[in-house]
Amino acid sequence: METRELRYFVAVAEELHFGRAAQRLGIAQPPLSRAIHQLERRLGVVLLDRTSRAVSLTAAGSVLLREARAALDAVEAAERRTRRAATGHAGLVLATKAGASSELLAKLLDAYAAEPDAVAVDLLLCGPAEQERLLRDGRADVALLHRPFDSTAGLDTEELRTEGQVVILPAGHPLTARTHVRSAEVTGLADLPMPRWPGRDGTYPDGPGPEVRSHAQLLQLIELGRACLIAPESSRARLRDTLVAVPVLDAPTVTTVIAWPPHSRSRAVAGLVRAATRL
Amino acid sequence: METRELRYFVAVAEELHFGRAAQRLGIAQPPLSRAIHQLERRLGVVLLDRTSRAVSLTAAGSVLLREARAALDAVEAAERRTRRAATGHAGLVLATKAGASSELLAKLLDAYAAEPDAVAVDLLLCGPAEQERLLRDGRADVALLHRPFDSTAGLDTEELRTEGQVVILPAGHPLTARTHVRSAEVTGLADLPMPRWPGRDGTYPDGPGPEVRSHAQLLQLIELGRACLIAPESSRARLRDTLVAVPVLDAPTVTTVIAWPPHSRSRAVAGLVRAATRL
DNA sequence: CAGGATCGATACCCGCGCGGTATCGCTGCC
DNA sequence: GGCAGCGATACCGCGCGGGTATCGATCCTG
Repeated sequence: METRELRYFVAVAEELHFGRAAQRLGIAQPPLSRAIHQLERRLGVVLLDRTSRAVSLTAAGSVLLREARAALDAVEAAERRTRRAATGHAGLVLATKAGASSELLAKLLDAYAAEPDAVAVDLLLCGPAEQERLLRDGRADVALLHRPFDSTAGLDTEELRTEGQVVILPAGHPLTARTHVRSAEVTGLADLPMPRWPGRDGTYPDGPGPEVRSHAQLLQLIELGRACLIAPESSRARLRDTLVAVPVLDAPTVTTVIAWPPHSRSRAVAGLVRAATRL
Repeated sequence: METRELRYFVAVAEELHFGRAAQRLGIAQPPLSRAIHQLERRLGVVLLDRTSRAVSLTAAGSVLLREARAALDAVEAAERRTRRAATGHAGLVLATKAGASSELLAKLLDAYAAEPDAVAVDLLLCGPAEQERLLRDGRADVALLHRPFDSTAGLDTEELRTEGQVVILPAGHPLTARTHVRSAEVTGLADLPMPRWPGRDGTYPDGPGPEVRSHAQLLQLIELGRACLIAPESSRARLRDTLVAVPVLDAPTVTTVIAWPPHSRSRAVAGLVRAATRL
């Protein structure tokens, strides 16, 4: 199978529409139809059920969609990492969620910078659940993840810290008088619904909470008394006095891990991980 | 980058010889030269240093070799898993080292077979250090590995059992009178050298021990007093009375893990892992 | 030191396959 | 029933991948 065929299939499988997929790929529709047919013929497998009105994935097609995405990521990663290796750009790219673990991150960067063979570390701030993809497609060399929110499947990891969670409320809210709360007391608040983040496709799930795109936006919403947030307790450090954090007893413990793609033989990654584990 | 280009590059990078690589690929040498040049031009990266007498990898070339292998494995896995998904062959393929963990394996298969939604499990016996590749390129769905010998990088795992190691000696050998030994006493034996296994390329490392290809062959060599073996203590169960096992106190502990490729959403794999963890 | 052997690069040609346009055939809808 | 939407099919042209022949550089050999 050629990557061209995989790219074509992924486009059709995602659009479920040959015309739109062809447009997205920048080719005409007939060659796309033919390419998919050829792919099916070569595999000996029907990937799509098509009537003249609708296209849908078969079970085998769903499998190929998932696998093809992974394979294309791997090819992309090969390209990117080769280019980076060539330009002699020895620097590391560290992916981290925007506005998370800043003091841990600072300590890590300081500790690593003190190592004898340290190289430059570029930071790549990204949205939630995006880091795994950055590592897999080669845009990042190493990332800070937070279990159980981020999946670490297929990555090598080292645990850095575990902590409880707090709920962040606007100052003056009745619950701020409490020394601790339970998660059910918070998620059910009608006056302070949990905000909704966009999914990978950019759309928002249904629900009562406000739609947010950034951390700053979210904090402002909390100050305005329109939302609340459950977050790791280390986020207290960055709170202004208009916001109050109250421990949530039964919220899942958050583990911050440093993660990197398997088989990454890079000395630089190894050094950064070593610095991290010594924190 | 197309997989064709990656295959071509891997062939050249492995052979370090355009002629042989072309032969291996079943094409003539000139198109291969051209393809590699094109790849370098498109990447904007020099991958190979070539004089008219010798070919060698640049730093970027080594990176691409490693990454390209991973990417090609992923493409191959996509193809295989899609084919398997299509034939409705719901069975699982379990990879395990030939002649290892047989009683654990038997218990696992029994426990899984008792599950309500169990599917057929095919066994794929393979040589040491081969399982990871089988999982990554889609020939196997799940494997039994032994840490620290097998690398679990890039795989999801669940620990099943930890055990010490024993040295397997021919009956009558002086050391068989001991209740335990230290590893230095065994690895230094001039009369019973450790056997040598072939590497991934089929060649044997240098050393004093006999060359072996199979477990049966090895056991016979031990019976004949020509070799000894350090193995997990569970291998005692299969020994004939011509062989004696003596615990090795300072040998590393062996952990048997069940491993599967990340993102494997298969219900069957999940069921097998669940059965394994309940053992 | 000359001649040959080896090996990658280059030149040139051919044919397949990818992509394009035009059109068909089916289906659901007003 | 006519129309609109959409995938499949037919057909064409050209670019590119692959082939052979040959060059040019380098090392070995007598």
